[in-house]
Amino acid sequence: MSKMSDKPEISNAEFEVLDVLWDDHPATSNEVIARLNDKKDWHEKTVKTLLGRLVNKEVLGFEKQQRQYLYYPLIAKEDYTKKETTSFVSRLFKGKIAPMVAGFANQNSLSKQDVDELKALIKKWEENND
Amino acid sequence: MSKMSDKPEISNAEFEVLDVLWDDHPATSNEVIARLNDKKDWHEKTVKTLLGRLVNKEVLGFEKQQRQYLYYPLIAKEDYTKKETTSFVSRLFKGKIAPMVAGFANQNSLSKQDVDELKALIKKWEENND
DNA sequence: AAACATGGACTACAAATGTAATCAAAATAA
DNA sequence: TTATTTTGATTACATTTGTAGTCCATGTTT
Repeated sequence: MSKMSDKPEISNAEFEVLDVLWDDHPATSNEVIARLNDKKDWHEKTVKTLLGRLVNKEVLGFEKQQRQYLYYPLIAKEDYTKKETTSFVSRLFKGKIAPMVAGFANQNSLSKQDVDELKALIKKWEENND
Repeated sequence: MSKMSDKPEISNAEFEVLDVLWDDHPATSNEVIARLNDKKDWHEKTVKTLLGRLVNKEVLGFEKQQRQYLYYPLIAKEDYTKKETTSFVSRLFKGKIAPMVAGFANQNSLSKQDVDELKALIKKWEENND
């Protein structure tokens, strides 16, 4: 009886670390620390703690490279974002995507490119559901 | 020097409580507890703690009704969802809405109504940006 | 009036989180 | 080889969160 699918539950700080690894991996802790330095003002030790926690949560894996580790994500960003999006939309918008887009558009400005991309999506949908 | 805009930071459990008040308010703690009973299996005391925390965070206000309080939201759901959406999209999708919709559509199924609503949004956008 | 019930305030407490510091083993420098 | 540095592992600690329990003042029942 494996415990199957122990929902990771990634914290905000952990997410930042995971995100730089999604950008490019594998990477040593120092590479991660260096890349995070641009956006975050975190102590080296803090980043290492977060790396360790992510390994514990089985969100990251690693290979030993001599004495250092080369970390890499165990879950795909696509999968993660899809799940998060679904739960976000269901919590805040009763699962309806349009109101969420409406709210977003109303708060930010939609670029022509955004609109074009949305139209392309719709077109594709309509082709599949004629 | 007022500390201006102390980002509320509403937890998940707190959100559930706030949400029933957005649905209908003002309401006494007992009404909130009763309405939450449908979805959540929380002890009365738990809900009261959450109400108190939300008052502390200045997310809820109240008026004394004899000995009970009548709680009501101090922030609009619209405002909250817009902010959350913006930050969600920027964290997970570099601020681009289309990829988020694409991921959603790919994970869930878009209904004809969803698509119609999206088309309406786009039409409106195009009218304003001919 | 006396006893009891009720509602918010305060207290409790473990787990998660943000944010590091310390320790020990291994690699490197002197 | 011995001292020093580096790296992950372990430990630390305040705050937030989930989840209630206890206290006290006020309202209600007998």
